[in-house]
Amino acid sequence: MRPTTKDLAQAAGVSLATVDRVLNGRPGVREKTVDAVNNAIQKIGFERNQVAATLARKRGYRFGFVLPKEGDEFLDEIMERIREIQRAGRAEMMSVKTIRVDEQDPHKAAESLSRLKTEDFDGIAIMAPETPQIRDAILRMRERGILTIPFISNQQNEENDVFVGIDNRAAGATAGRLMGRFVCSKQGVVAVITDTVQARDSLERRLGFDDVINHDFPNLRVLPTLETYADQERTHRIIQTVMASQPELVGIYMMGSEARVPLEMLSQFRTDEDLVTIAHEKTPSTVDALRNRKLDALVAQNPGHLVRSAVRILRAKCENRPTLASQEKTRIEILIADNLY
Amino acid sequence: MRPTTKDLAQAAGVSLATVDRVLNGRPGVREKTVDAVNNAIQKIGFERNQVAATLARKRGYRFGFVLPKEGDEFLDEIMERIREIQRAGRAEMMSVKTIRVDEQDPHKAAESLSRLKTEDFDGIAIMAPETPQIRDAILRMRERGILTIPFISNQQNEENDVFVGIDNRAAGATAGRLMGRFVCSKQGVVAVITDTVQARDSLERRLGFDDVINHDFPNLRVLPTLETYADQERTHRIIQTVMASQPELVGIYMMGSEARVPLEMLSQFRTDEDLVTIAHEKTPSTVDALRNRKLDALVAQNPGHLVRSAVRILRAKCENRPTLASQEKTRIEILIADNLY
DNA sequence: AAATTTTTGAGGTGCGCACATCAAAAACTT
DNA sequence: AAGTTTTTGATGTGCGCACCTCAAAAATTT
Repeated sequence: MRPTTKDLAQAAGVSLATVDRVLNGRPGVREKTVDAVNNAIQKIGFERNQVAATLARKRGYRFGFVLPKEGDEFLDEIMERIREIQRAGRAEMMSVKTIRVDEQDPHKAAESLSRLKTEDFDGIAIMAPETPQIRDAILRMRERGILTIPFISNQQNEENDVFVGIDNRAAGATAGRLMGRFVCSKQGVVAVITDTVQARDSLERRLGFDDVINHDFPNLRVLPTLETYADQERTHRIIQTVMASQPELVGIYMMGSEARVPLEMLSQFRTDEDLVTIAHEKTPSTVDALRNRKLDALVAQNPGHLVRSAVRILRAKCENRPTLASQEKTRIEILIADNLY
Repeated sequence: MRPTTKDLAQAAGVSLATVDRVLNGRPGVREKTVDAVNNAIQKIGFERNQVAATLARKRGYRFGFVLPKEGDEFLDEIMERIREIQRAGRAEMMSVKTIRVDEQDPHKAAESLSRLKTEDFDGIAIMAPETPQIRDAILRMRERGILTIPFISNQQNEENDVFVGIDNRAAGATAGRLMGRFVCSKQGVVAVITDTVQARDSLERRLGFDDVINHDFPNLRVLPTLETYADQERTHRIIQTVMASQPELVGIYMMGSEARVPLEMLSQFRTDEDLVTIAHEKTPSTVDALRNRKLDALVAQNPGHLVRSAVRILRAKCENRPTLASQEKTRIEILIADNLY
């Protein structure tokens, strides 16, 4: 039989009340006593029964996802996965809420964050761009005692032991190698398109992409990154210009998570079957393009995994448990027409 | 507040005892009453609190994994993931055991299966080759009331609503397309090596591979599948022969899950940097080969995901819950040097 | 209508822990 | 040594459900 708190109390030579105080970090226990209990935990191999603990807590766990108010198809996927986990979470006494913040306006976003109350959430996963205001707001949330973890877009320079999302530099490198190999040894130039290079994600992807191309594919030259600013007109113009002005164009790397508009443009222009196209994230648009051979490969992170991983990590932190590192490392997926599942 | 069984009893106009009988499928309830309870469930949106239910069950859940006695590196990975979940499962009142069966001897294997008792397991995931004896043994297990699901190697012709593992035909197709694109438009032949073509997995992968090559890469010709019978000597001979006799060799597809030995051979022979090599499964050997550029790509299924998915499915079935389809579909991963994580 | 079977109700117990209260004991302070 | 503070113990309650027993009611058979 597994040892219970009762067994632990006996082994430590203390009462159940003291065991409870130690296990749940309540004050008013001498250090000596804390040690005695911890030693007993080691000795008898006690492990808290999380099922019973959760039930006894009554209110279960309440987690939040902070997401941008405006988003692309990838964000839609994320939200769909959150909805899934909301349904599934009910039976396990877990509630998940989303908090939408205006990421265009860092002040407003920071204000939204500052309104989140400790008593309403046991943990929050935050997807927000890296601005001083937001970083500050997150810091203040922590000071108020709210458990937070970065989600998808990392916040630099924090000593984050955890991060839910991919290594964007590696993702860029992956895209770079696929580009190089798919183009084969042909001479030519590669265009890179993204929403904006302001975001750190874009920067890192570009770095990884360039690393690989420069190092392993000297036959290719990468053009400066083209920014669409998520503007349809502008995207149109950019693609038109680059296709007209670069007769040697052999590849296009759509670096942002919003590939829908560039793909639409591309499907109008693309007559040259040899143009290699690579984009990010699995969305209805990109899947469609992959099936129709408008796109050669996709470098993606799995939205469902991201969401579930965030929840598992938050929960583990609440319960003061370690997480399975192997499970929580988000994989960089490569998708082609045949493994779209 | 979430409705409890008490609320449900009231809404259905029956007692708690009857609610219990219906929820847990106990006998001795009129159909009319069952319907009344089910209607009330819909009406008030009742959902069983799994946390409380698990606690009340006392003995938690006991699951088993049936695995071959002898295996390759991929099996080692699987077992490591099972060990992980064993540790993590304790706190959640879940125990996981492995049962090793001699898959070389179908009779012995079938006998091992027949020894598994209903009272020891709430569910079992079975990884075993498709032989009449084993299929029969599984059928008899089901008759005895043991919940079973196929694991990694599918058993054909069963009306399996679930299957934990990848679509091997799609995996072969994925390997095929990578081969075609990596070779570029060069003319040449491709060798295919595997342990044995007896296994259905191998057959299906070959079909998928051929599909893609024949359809999209007419410049390539695929040689008949070479069988190593997991024999080191034989593998050596085979690779030597094919490399000597096929001057036009441009690619090698290692189709089985045991790529270690072929890779060792290859690293001795491979001077031709243009030979494209593709293998299956992420193991220490294949990761190493990928890093050292002995291997160009890997088509893999994630062992951790497989194990956890099996457990989640078994648990959901025990608790009479649906599973998240999006989560349980095993992805066909493509790994190259840059996304090895 | 009586006897039998089937179905339902009432009630209790305990899973392992969180959370709370109050008193007693031990450790300090003056 | 008496008073004050800190630490510990004893004890209770309830989370929502599974599982059990026994009796009562209803449906079915004779």
